[in-house]
Amino acid sequence: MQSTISPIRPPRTGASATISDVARLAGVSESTVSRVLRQKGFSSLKVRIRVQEAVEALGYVPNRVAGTLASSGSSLVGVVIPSLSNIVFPDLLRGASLALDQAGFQPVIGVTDYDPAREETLVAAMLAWRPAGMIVAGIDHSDRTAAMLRGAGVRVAELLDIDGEGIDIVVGFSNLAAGRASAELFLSHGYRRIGYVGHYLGLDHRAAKRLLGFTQVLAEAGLPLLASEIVVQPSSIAAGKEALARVLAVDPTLDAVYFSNDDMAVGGLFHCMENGISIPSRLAIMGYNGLDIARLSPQPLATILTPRLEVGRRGAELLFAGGPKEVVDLGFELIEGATV
Amino acid sequence: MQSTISPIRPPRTGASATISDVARLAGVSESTVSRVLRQKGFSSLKVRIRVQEAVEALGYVPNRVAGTLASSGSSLVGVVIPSLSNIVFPDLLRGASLALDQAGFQPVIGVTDYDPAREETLVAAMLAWRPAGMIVAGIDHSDRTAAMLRGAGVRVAELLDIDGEGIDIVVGFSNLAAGRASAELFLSHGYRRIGYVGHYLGLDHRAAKRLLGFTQVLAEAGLPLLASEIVVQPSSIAAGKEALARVLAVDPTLDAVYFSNDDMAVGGLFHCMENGISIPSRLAIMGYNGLDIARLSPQPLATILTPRLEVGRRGAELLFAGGPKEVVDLGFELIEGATV
DNA sequence: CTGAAAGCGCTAACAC
DNA sequence: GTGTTAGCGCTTTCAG
Repeated sequence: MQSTISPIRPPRTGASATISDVARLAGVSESTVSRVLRQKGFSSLKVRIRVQEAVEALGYVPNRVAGTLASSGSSLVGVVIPSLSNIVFPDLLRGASLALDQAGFQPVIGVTDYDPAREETLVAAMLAWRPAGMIVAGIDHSDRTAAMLRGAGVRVAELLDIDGEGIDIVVGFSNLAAGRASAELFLSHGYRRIGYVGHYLGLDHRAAKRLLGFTQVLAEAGLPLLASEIVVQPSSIAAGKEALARVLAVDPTLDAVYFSNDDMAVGGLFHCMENGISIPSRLAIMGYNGLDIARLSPQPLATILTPRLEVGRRGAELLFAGGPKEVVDLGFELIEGATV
Repeated sequence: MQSTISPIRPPRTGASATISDVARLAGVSESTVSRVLRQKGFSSLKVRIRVQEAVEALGYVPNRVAGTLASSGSSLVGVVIPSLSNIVFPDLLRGASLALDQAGFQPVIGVTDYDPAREETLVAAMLAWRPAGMIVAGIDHSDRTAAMLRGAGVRVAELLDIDGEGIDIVVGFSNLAAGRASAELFLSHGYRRIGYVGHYLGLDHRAAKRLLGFTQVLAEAGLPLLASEIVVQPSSIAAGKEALARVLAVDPTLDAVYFSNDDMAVGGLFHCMENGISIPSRLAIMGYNGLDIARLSPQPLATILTPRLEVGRRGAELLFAGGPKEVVDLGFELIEGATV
């Protein structure tokens, strides 16, 4: 049987239905459909039902691109982070994601790999979507990135670091203080021959600030950093393992080693276990991040627990709270564990 | 000094410069600016330079919302994953992200928390942006989600699971086979009194498929699963620790335990270390995922390494390769470790 | 090689 | 309450 010719133009195949298709089917105007759908203004029950039916029938999904352009109010939020391999950033993203989608926003994410040039590119690309806000990790950016962020005309949240000058909203904790606290822990336990094992810091400003705080305290106590080993790779268990071996080869008399983070420190822990180096009697070690693996291991690692999820959440919340430029210090928690 | 009145209308403050501001400043038409910026068609060097200067001067950033609407070609790709806490998904996202931004696309991400209803909502929300493609984890979706995905008019990549019928592009490996391989490993080592420790599987279809494959092999060998402990929380080291304790309390005669993933298994490993249960002589354990922590520990965990990064990358690549609907099995690697 | 004009799909005044 | 009319900022024919 041949299909009858419908008096109503069917939506073009391939493309999705538009508001005008819905309006035609429901026998009302586009603006009425728009109102019903956004429950703005009032519409009669009858019309509302007819519109809903048409929407269902056509499988209509409003086009947010058009909506955004018309209303100049996007629901996109740009999120720029340096990495996804380090659980810190997925945690941050998760916190942000929770707050964002509670408020009806969607994160567009970009990963810089700690490369300032990529950060610039990504920020520019996100800004092109005229997002409702921007979330970035850290407060150290290239001049151009900072300028773009400043001139974007939207709120910006910089997360995870409060040591320095922020653009707008800053939520995090002091990495400098974390480094200092770590050194103080070592010193209070009587360690004096101290070394450092880290990943490449040139671009990881937060790890660099921790090391700075750490060495400051040592210096104040008249102690040098006796040896340090920096791997060029990103932080990882494997890297920590190898690097600890190397630093101990350079100076076998070390009695404590500070690691750039828990991944590296867990690697160090494994190295010691495999080589019969007893912790902490022969060597004390300390990490940073407060990862589960570090805290729940049979010999819990000394570390610093950071409120990453909360930082992400608060950052995202403040973006739309309408408050003033501010710095929120969420602090961190020193965990002694059993390795110092 | 008072500023002179410029013959050129400055861009409205607050709002960012538009293409028409650039056109006016450069003394050309909007379409010329558009061409120059997208290097489409040809334009004289002179004009190109003038446009570039105007762009710089105004700090003009093209509005992609408008661009997308006009050209009906978005550079957004929707990515829907169940979680960010389990490193598997950040890895997947990283792989996808690599491929996407090499091709000039940007991921908009949504996290479902393993909730099918949230998945529906998120898919609908992403589709509203008329993305260039969709990436979702798994091939098990609610009917409505599947229908939306099918009707979206864009390529869809379903990742991490190939056991079942996909919508379009499917990239992953067989979780069923992974479960079978695990059981076979236990059996080949002579273990017969086997238990299971997992997180809540109702919504984690991939973990459920692994368990199914695992028990199939046991059944084929005429063996029952002697005891199993399911925690209601998401998988974690802490959960694995507690759950192993419970399952051993229920049946102290178990000689091998299969875990739903490495997080749980590492918890189990810790429980054994803390309670003097020697592995594998007293108890064999096996996880899944091939996490660094599991593979690099002094006693490497038996596990299955999955090519998560590669799955993400291939999935994203195939989205725009223009090929036919297909299923790509990237396989997995069984790692015996030292716990069986 | 460049400009003019017509939208993309939707929202937002403003009338009716 | 509901329809009409202009755009939002850009791309894209189509002329010139």
